[in-house]
Amino acid sequence: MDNTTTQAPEPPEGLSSRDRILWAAASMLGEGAASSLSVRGVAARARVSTGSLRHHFPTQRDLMAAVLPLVYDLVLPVDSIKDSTIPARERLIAYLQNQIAPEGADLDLREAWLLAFDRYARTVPTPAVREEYLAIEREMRRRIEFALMVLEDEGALAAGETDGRARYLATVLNGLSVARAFPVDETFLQVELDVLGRAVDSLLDTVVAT
Amino acid sequence: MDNTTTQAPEPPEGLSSRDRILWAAASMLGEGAASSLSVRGVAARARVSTGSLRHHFPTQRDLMAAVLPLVYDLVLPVDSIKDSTIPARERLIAYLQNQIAPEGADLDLREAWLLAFDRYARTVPTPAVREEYLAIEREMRRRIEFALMVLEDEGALAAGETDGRARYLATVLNGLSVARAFPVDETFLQVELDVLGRAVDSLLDTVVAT
DNA sequence: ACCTGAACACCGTTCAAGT
DNA sequence: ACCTGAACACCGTTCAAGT
Repeated sequence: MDNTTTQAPEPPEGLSSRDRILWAAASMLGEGAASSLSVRGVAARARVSTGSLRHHFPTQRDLMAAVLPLVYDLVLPVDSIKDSTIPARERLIAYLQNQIAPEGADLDLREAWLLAFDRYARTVPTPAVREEYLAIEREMRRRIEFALMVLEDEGALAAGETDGRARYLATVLNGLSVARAFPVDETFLQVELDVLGRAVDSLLDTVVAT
Repeated sequence: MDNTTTQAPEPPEGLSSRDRILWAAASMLGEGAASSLSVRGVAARARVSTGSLRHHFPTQRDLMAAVLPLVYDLVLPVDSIKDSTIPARERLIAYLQNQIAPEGADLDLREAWLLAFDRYARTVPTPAVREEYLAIEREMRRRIEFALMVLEDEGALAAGETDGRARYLATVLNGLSVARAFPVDETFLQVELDVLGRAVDSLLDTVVAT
């Protein structure tokens, strides 16, 4: 392929090398599927050498780990479930996505799942450890139930079956979360939003059906 | 890396080039972790040239698409979805449940997830290993899509969006499957069926809404 | 510390040339 | 039709060398 003369956007002035790299990577991710994040591609757009890129981000995974939160924060509002200026559907989607990958904590989901496996699944857990895990699971459901009840109080969601609904959403979140610990293709951001949308719609549709 | 003298197994006698290639690819997949499917690696084990490999399988994706069904069908039959004596809803639920935990194979989901993590998520995957994982994911979606299309042909399911629906169901299955690797409470079987039921209903309801 | 760019060991794909 | 193997255009990572 001949990429020599494809006019690449220039990085904003006054940015550090590191920030130019992040800017370049983020802008390339934003352009979607076609352009994946290659070392040379990002380095060229950032106007730095591959060596400089590697100095700041020792592996491509490190680069992705630094860029993804930036991209997500652009796309997903921080808003709590109570911000009723946002339509219930979008609000619940954003809230659930935030449950998958909390913004503040810079935790790597891969890392998190590995730790969880080592602690709760690698060996037969003692009753105490088992309880600990079930408690964490309950807490996750509790957070989902909280969101559902806020929407119920608003009248955006038909009442009832909170427990079943929360368990259902928790399963979907679990599926999305564990998928992120594994390799993803270029479309995973859209896919994730589509899946969350379907899950949320399957609850909200009940309102219409009433 | 020095692979020159690692004694590779020889292909069975009397196989065509194409079948030697499939045999080589399947045996390398079976060996798991260390050896991923590279053009040169498969060609060498099959005792053919890269050009011959490309003649039979124009892309690596084509090769994976040909090999994976062979490997999976050893363990996981796909026919149960066609048994139209069972109502579509229950049939799809059973089919999906069987995708989570195949009956014949006595595979432990905890074990399976641990292996998957070690292979695809514990360390930074090479691009080849990454491709391998994505191909396995595609094969799982292909099996779900197959079931959806059977039901569409029957008229039990409104046509359309097969890809999105399959990705959605795959996420739910992923969530249920990974949950089984962790401690479960006493109600998990009912919860699992309820979750599957909700997922399936969210698709079948579309028929009613038409 | 930050940066450069060549070099290394891989990829998947293409293709002229053989049988 | 089937097959060969070189060549092409990539990849991510390493590293001696500069500032």
